[in-house]
Amino acid sequence: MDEQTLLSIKEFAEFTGVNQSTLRYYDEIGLLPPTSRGKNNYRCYTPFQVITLNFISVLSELGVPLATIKDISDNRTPEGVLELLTKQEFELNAQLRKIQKASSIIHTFRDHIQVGLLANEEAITIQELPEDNFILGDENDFKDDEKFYQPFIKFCNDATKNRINLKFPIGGYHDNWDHFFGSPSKPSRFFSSDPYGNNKRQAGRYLVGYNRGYYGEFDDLPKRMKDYAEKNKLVFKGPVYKKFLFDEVSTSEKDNYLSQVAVQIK
Amino acid sequence: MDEQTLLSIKEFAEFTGVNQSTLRYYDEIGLLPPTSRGKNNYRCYTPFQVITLNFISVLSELGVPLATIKDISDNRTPEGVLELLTKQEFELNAQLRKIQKASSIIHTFRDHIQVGLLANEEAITIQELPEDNFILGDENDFKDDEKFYQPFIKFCNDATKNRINLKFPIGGYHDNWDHFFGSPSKPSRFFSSDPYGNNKRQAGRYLVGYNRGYYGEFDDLPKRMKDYAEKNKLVFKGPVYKKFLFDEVSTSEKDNYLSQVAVQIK
DNA sequence: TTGCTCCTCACGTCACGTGAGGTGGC
DNA sequence: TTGCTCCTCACGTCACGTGAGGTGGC
Repeated sequence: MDEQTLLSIKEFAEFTGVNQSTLRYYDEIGLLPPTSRGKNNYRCYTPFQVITLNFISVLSELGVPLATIKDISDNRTPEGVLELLTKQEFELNAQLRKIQKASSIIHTFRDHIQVGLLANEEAITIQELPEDNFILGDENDFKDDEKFYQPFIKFCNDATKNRINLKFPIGGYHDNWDHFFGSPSKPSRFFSSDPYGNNKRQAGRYLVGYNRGYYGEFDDLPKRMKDYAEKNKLVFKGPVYKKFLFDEVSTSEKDNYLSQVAVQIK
Repeated sequence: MDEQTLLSIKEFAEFTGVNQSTLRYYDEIGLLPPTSRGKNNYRCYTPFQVITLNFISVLSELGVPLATIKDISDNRTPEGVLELLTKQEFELNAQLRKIQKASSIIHTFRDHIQVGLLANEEAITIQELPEDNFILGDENDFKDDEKFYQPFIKFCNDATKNRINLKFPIGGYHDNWDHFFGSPSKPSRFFSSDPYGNNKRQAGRYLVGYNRGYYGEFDDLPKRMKDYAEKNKLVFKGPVYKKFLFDEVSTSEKDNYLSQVAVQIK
C-alpha cells in the first residue's frame, strides 16, 4: 500500500461528504482511525474506508449514538450487524410514522391560518365546506359561571383515554344552534382537528361567521348570524363548530385571535 | 385566573409529555415562560399554554432550532407563522425522502448479509435469481499489475458524475465469463447495488459460487465454477456479477470477507 | 419527623464546529 | 516569501439531563 493509493483527509472528506473535523473526532473516539499516518503525521485512509464511513454516517444520521456504532464496529460479525440493521429498519418505520404525523399536524395548522388569512371577517357568508375529520372529547361540565379553564384541563387530562392527540388544533363544539346561542363561550365539548379522527363534519352548505377576540369571546356574532339566517329564511341543522384560526400559536395579542363559527344549513 | 385553574410544572409536563427540566430550560431561554409564579415561587402555566408547547415541540422534534422558534414566537403573526410552516412542510418532504433512502440502504445491506448467512459456501449451485437493479460505474483502467485501489478511487471520484450513491454496497462487474476467468480480481467496472438504479441484472438461472477472503481474492473459485459448468454442460451468458456479502461493514477480519460470484446460464 | 413538590445553581454530555498557533514541502 | 494542507489543543455550542442542597406546607 504505497501512499499514492491512500486518501488524504481532504479527499476522504470529499468522497463521503463528511466534514474534516468530524473525521478527526471519529479518530479521537476510536470509531474510525485512519489506516496509517503519512509524513508530517498526516492521516491516511484506504479507499475502502469510504464504505465503512458511509455506513457509519447512514446510521449516525438516523440517530444511532456513536457509542453504539462503535460497539458493533469494534466487534463486528455478520450476525451482530444483521441484528443492528434489523432493529434499525424497525426504528426507521417508527420515524416515518412520526414524520407523517408531524406533517399532518403542520398541514392542519397551516390550513387554519390560511383560511383565516383568506376570510372576509366582517361578512356572514354561506360556504360550501368539504368533509372534515375530528375527534370529540367528553362532555364539558361547566359549574356555575366558571370559565372554560377547568373543562379544558379535563379535556387535556382525558386526552390519552380518548385517543386525542393534543398537538392538533383544538376547537369548540355545540350540540346545536340553540346551545351555541344560549352560551356561545361554553361549548358542549372540545374537539381535536385530527385528520385521522373518526368523527366527521359533513360536507355541505354552512353559514359561517368570524370574530376577533380571545377564546370564547364572540361579541355580537351569534346575533348577527341569527339575523342573517332569519332575513334569508335559513334553517340550521346539526352542531355548531368553532375553530380558532388565529390563536396562541399564530398571534401574540389575545385580542387578535380569530374564531370561525360554522353551522350547517338545511 | 385563580391558582386552581393554573397548572403546576408537573401537570404541565404530564399533559404535554415534555420533561420538567426541559420546561425550566425553555423558561430560562425565554422561549416559554410560565404565565406566573405561585407561592414558593412555583411556576404556574395556563392550560392553553399546552397548545403553545405542543406546537413548539412538534417543530423542535423536526430539528427546527429553538432560537428560530423563539424568533417567530416572540413576534408571531399569522403571516410569519404561515411562512415558517410552509418552509417546514417542504423540509419535511426532504426528511421523508432521506429516511426512505436510508431505509433502502439499510435494507440492501441487510439483504447482503442475510444471503451470506444462508449461503452454502462450499458448494457451487444453480440458483434462480430475481431481477436486481444496480448502477454501473465507468470502465476500470488497470495499469500494469496494479491493485484495484486506483480504479476504486476513480470510481469514487466519478460517483457524483455517474449519479452513484456510494452509500449502497458496491460490487464488481466483468463483461463476460472469460474476462472474469482471466483476471478475477480485476473487474471491468464497479457497480453500486442501488435498488433505484437503471441497470438491471436479468432474472433467471445463474451459476453461483462463494469465496472467503479479502476483496479480489477468489482462490480456485473460477476453476471450480468452470469445472462444474463443463461437467454439467452449462454455457455461460452475459456478465459476471461479484457481490461482497460480508465486507468492511460486517466483519473485522479481512480473511473472512465473503464474495458471491454469479453468472447467468443459457 | 416524613414525604412530596418544587426551587436554583453547577456541572456533565453528545457530536461536533471554530479558531489559534504551528509545521513542512513546493 | 507565499500558499497550501495538514496538525494539535482549547474552547464554544446546542438542548438538554442529572445531581446537590434547600424550601415550605401537610
